[in-house]
Amino acid sequence: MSDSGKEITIYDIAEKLKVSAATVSRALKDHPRVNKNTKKKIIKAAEEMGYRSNSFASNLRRKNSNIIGVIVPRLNSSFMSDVIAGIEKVVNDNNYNLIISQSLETMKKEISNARAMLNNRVDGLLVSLAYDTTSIEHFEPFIKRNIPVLFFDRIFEHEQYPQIYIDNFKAAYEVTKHLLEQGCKRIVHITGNQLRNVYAERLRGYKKALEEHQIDFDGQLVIINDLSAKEAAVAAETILQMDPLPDGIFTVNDVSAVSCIQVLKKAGIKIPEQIAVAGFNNDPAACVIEPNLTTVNYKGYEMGEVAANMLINHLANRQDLQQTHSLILRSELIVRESSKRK
Amino acid sequence: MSDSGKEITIYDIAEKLKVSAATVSRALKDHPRVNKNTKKKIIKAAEEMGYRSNSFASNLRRKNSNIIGVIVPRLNSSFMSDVIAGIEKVVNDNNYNLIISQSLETMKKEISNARAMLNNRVDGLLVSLAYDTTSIEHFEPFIKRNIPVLFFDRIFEHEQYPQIYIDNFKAAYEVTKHLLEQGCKRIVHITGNQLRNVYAERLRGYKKALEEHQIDFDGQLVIINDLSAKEAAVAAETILQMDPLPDGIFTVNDVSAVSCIQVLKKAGIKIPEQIAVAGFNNDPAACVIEPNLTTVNYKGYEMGEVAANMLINHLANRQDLQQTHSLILRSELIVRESSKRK
DNA sequence: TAAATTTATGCAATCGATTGCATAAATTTT
DNA sequence: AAAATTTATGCAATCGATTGCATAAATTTA
Repeated sequence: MSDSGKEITIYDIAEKLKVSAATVSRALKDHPRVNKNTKKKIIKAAEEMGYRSNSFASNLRRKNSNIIGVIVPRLNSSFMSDVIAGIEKVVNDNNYNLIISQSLETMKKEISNARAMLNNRVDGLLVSLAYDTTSIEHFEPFIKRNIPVLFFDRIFEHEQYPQIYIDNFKAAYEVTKHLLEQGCKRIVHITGNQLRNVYAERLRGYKKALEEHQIDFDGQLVIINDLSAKEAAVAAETILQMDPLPDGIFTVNDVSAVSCIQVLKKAGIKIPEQIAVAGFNNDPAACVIEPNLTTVNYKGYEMGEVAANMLINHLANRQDLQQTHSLILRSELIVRESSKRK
Repeated sequence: MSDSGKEITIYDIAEKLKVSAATVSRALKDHPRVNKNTKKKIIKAAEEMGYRSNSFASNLRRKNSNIIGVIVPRLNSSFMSDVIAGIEKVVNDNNYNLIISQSLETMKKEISNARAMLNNRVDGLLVSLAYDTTSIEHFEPFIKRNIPVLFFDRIFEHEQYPQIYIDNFKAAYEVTKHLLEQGCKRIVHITGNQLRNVYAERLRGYKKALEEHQIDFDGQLVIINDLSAKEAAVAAETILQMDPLPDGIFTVNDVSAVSCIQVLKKAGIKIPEQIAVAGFNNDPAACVIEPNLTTVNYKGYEMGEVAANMLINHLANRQDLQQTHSLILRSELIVRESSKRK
């Protein structure tokens, strides 16, 4: 009680109860080949003595860790924190533990995070790629060791890696189509690094919709930045200088859309009458900005749950990951005031 | 390469290089008592053979894990995801790993999370308490084992546990004082479980400001709920029924304030003319809602960094946690349109 | 009651890295 | 050249839980 140095082990319990450590070990994990009374006594003693199993010893011996690793670009975005919350829920319910690290959008850090995950012998890895990741070599050691790596949202098309995402092409197509149907002719598209599937696909969808409406694609109308509020404000200033002014804006995240709307409104532009705006993600702010933001709903929490479930089912041999190589989640266009022109 | 079953160990390297495992172990951690050339050879071989250190074996032997545990109520709030991001940054920079779990606001889950953290032999624990946690017995095993537990934000006043928070009393006092100075006489206070210091202290601050302005405290004006947007909307409806209508609202989080404003605006109430509103946290939405929300800025990212730094410095014996038992971070009132009546 | 079966327990090796102590080899000092 | 010192390496125990195999004890079957 007063002492802090001594950790209770199964040997201590064994000694006290005059049984072997093997029996203690079995009793504590409810092995059938242990007498009920013995079991009861052991569990009681363990409780009383304040025994806590040492996962290192256990993991070392069993050669698995019950740890799921997660590498994401950033933890503090509305979407990503929802994803993480969903993952944590599932992981915890299944008696796994969660190790989390963020790449801060750089490949360099992503690589070092991956190394750490390997050292920690994660049983499986969930990854959403950094902004500038150009290759996924750093995940090969996992494959080599048969440790499943699952990409979500920001994926990398590759046979070996199962993936979960939404149909970004279709979602962006629908957003753009909607804007066109509202009468927009010149739609600015604000997007991110085209290395990332999510942004490349959305640009494809944007183009496709234009094409179908016989509108020529104009590269001048595509703005690529880091998708921060700050850069979006800069983009909005650029937009204000355009002549003629565009009549629609489609940004690939809500943070940018909100930031744009604020700048445009301040400049006296009427949304949606002069410029209709649509975002992506359905962040909480989408329902706060005035006019409320048209966006794509795309629930992070669910994506997290699904990703974690897939991984854990696979680890428990309940499901083969190769069978379901790609899982595409539902997303939906939510039309709000920022784009409704009637 | 084709095989996945064999993990390289220091013994494999030792055998290949005809040295002992001890030498390999020392070489890999750059122990001075190893010949430079030997060291170089070993490191090279390790690299080539794809050696990855097994942290379980290492942790088991060294009796520390280099893991920091975090238990928070929820991961997906703007504030908490900022905190976690700050923690992750510091933890990662110091070559520690991060295990995260969420109590989902229940003491029951918090207890089970704490047990898991103990099994995982975290070197230190960062905790923000659940909504309904009434005792902190479940953290005693850590203290007994000399594992530092540090509370942040939602703390529990106790000698053994260092804590980091903001001066909630003062912040709330200032918010309330500001509202009073804008001419408010009847200020509704929407808050959470009074078990939690953050909410109890803010209520104290609210009362103090009233007292100083010779306004009697009216229990009818204090609404306690779970601080969700939904409950805030319900609260707003209640407020609309009040007769006379209050002329100010001070909520302990921005989510509630924003939700209230939306309901009140829809009911035709003019903000801030009829009812001035102030929140707490400075969520992104605070600058999006119209009118912009007066609130308390209180940066999560910084709190996360500071908490993690304190813990790690203590673990590295660079700092004694008992010395700095309480650390109070700066917060500031940000006055915006939602409360400015001139 | 002996034989066969079932149930309960223990032995001892194993997982992979670390480290105190001993010793061998190389270098310096006398 | 012998003695003393420094440098480099190895031996072997250790961390704590797990588990295949063996064996003892209890129970059932013949």
